Amino acid sequence: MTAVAEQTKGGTAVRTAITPTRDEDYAQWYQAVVRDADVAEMSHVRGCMVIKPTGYGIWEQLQRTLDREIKRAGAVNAYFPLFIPLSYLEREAAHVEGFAKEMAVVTHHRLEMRDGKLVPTGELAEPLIVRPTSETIIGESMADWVRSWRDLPLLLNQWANVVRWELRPRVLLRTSEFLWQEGHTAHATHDDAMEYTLRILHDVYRRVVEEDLAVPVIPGEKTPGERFPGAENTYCIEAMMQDGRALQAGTSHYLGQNFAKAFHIEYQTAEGGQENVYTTSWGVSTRLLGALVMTHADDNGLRVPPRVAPNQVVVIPMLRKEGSEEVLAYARRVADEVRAQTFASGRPIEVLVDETMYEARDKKWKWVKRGVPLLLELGPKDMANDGVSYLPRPRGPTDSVRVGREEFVSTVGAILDEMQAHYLAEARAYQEARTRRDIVGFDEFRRYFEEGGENAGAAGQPGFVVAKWCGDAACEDRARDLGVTIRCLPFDQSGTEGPCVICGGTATTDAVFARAY
RNA sequence: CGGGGCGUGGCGCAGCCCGGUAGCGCAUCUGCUUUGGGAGCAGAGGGUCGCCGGUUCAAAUCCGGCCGCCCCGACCA
Repeated sequence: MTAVAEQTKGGTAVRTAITPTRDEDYAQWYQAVVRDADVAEMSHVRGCMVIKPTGYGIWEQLQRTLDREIKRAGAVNAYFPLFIPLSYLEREAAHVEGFAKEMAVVTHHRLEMRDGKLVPTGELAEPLIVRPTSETIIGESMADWVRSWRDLPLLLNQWANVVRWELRPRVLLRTSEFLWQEGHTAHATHDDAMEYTLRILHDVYRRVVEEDLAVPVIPGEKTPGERFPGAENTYCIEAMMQDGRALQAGTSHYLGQNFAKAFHIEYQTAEGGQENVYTTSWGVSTRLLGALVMTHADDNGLRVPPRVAPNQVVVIPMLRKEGSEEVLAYARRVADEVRAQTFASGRPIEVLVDETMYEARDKKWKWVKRGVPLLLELGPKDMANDGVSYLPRPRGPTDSVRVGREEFVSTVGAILDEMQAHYLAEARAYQEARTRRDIVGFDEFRRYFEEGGENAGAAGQPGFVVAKWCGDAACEDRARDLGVTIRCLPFDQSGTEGPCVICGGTATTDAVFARAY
């Protein structure tokens, strides 16, 4: 239980800020953290969420880093319509098959008052769908934009909302509307498109998710059964949540010429011939906020890695009736000194002084729950000693540290960097501890997932199983009957041969099996 | 869409079987005392009990219909 924080101090149980705890009820705990940390909440609109300031602030940090890395990979931002003509969707057969069942459809363009009620009128000649993803409408534009081999590669990215009519919403993980970025590129050759597909996965998604969110992932390829509708190959990064279940944290698809043919995206080669382009698409969404909660939050609430925290430091002045002016002045001064420092190789440290009129103890717990990396409590004692008291979020909520002011200011950047590394290492160790690589037969496989293995957590939940798979879809289905799916065929392959963990047949491919969100 | 459960102040719940016109904890507000680790006391505000209809002198409570939500499945970033 590496990632489970100590709940006792000096042998006596202490109250946790979040109820129920992870061990008591993981699903309820998740919802409570999301709510109490001010990350998000389900709205009154079915299946849709409100992303609250703390959650949105983290999303903005992610956006900033992702946007920078995407641009470094050569893509540029653009924006395409929310509405997509139904006929566009129909053009790629597999794509329709995959998305048709979860579509929001616009059929009218006007409302009229009848018997005191507004009713839709003005039926559209052709219904519009609200984009679930934009391959089709961007493909339509690409067909216009691409003429010559000199136009390639065409590397586009869009920040947008998308709608998928989910039957079973779960805040941040699966909602009817969510925010994401979707990249869409067109290339002259298979090799170039494939290389770019993998470049995004490794250099952008894997890096940002691990280095900024501090969520360790397993990159790999999806099985044919788990592919994106219309893709030739789907690649992904898979993360492990604290209940041992997997969460797909990002995907990158090699679409071959499927969309190019459906949308007539053609170009003239240097030799004068006409060729279809090869396209890719890739995306990460606000689901990453859910991954952050499920990876790093503890029984006292959210824990935010410094690089994605809206504020790395929050200062709480210990205000009383007398002497408050001096304390406040001291707090502001220390805040300014910290702001002049940097972390993460040159990023300025963002500091918020919480001067609201709530009592200090209430403010402290509010920020603990929101997961602020460093909580600075400054009162008369600190002022008298020219020192500070700080609470690093990974520590227990009562284990604050006292040091001199100058020392703190000169080391705060290093403390944040160390915390960032700590979060990743901790989550990686947890993932490793709950990954079994020694399960051989189906009986053992089934027992592990049905009863939980020896490495299962307190709730008896299993984690990942890395084992051989023969490649047969029937074996995949047999695992699925246990609620287990192949999350990916990791790029990191052992290269050995052995029996398929499901059927016992000869197999050379390593697969990651898990229950998933 | 199948199988279970539930809708009562912001949140969590009791009351419903045995109809009589709404209560508890947390949160909120005010005052006083507190204050370095989610304080104590006193007082206050806030709900047409999911919606519609029926029975009745009287419905949160009984009856009928509808809507919504949650959990477990199938589908999924």
